[in-house]
Amino acid sequence: MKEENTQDLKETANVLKLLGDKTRLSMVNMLSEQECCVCEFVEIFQMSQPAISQHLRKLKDIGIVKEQRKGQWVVYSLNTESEYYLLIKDVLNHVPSERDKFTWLEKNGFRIICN
Amino acid sequence: MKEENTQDLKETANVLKLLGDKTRLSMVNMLSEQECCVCEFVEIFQMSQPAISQHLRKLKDIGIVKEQRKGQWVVYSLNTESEYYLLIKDVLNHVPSERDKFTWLEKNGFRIICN
DNA sequence: AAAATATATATAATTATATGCTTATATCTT
DNA sequence: AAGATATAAGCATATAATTATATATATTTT
Repeated sequence: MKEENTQDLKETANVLKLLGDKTRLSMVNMLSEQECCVCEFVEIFQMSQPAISQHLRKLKDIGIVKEQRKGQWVVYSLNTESEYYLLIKDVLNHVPSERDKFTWLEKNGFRIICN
Repeated sequence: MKEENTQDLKETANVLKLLGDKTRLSMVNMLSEQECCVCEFVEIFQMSQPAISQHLRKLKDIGIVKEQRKGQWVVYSLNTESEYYLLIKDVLNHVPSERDKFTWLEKNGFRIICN
């Protein structure tokens, strides 16, 4: 039945509020394709590193993404265990793919460093 | 393919920002069940009439809901023609039904006036 | 190996703007 | 004139960004 994957309304509103920022929505959309580290987001969004960190922190605090340190880098990925994962996947179905951002990173030599 | 129902990312973020408020998310959720007039929302959300009006205006401005005057009342409903309708339906699938709010309205005599 | 330096990320403080609500007032219909 | 709704103005809080600083890991130098 419908109720099965249902979440508390207030919490869902909070998730939607987080996704309701074009930078964060894009981050989550990218992470649904591939992991990504902070410095890569900085290049993509042309935004200060602290701004990126703060967006990621909000997404992490609510459990949407998780982080993993790899040497001096911190790699973020979608948390598929999140109670909001299904909601997020449904939302992302309505947003165009951003795979091209990763090819742009590679072309400009911003991707290599993280492997 | 996936891209068919895809929307511009920035616009989608705006829609999600609007849905990212518990009052508006609840309004849209209710409207997905039944039409509703302003005065009914006022009773449900225990909030001033202008506050309700302002929330509805935001939803109307972006085309998510539409209004229809019925005498001195203004009845709001989901705009099924909206380019965001499918997104909204998908989101609402993750939120519990609020049918009980309508039965509450009826029990307390707030529903009759609008028919 | 220890100390110094560089790189990546996080946090804190600050600021400008956006948001949501209230009260007051205007508009529209009966 | 009364009732329902909309708009305007004002205020308090939230949000997103910046700059400055702290922390953590990696690399270099001695």
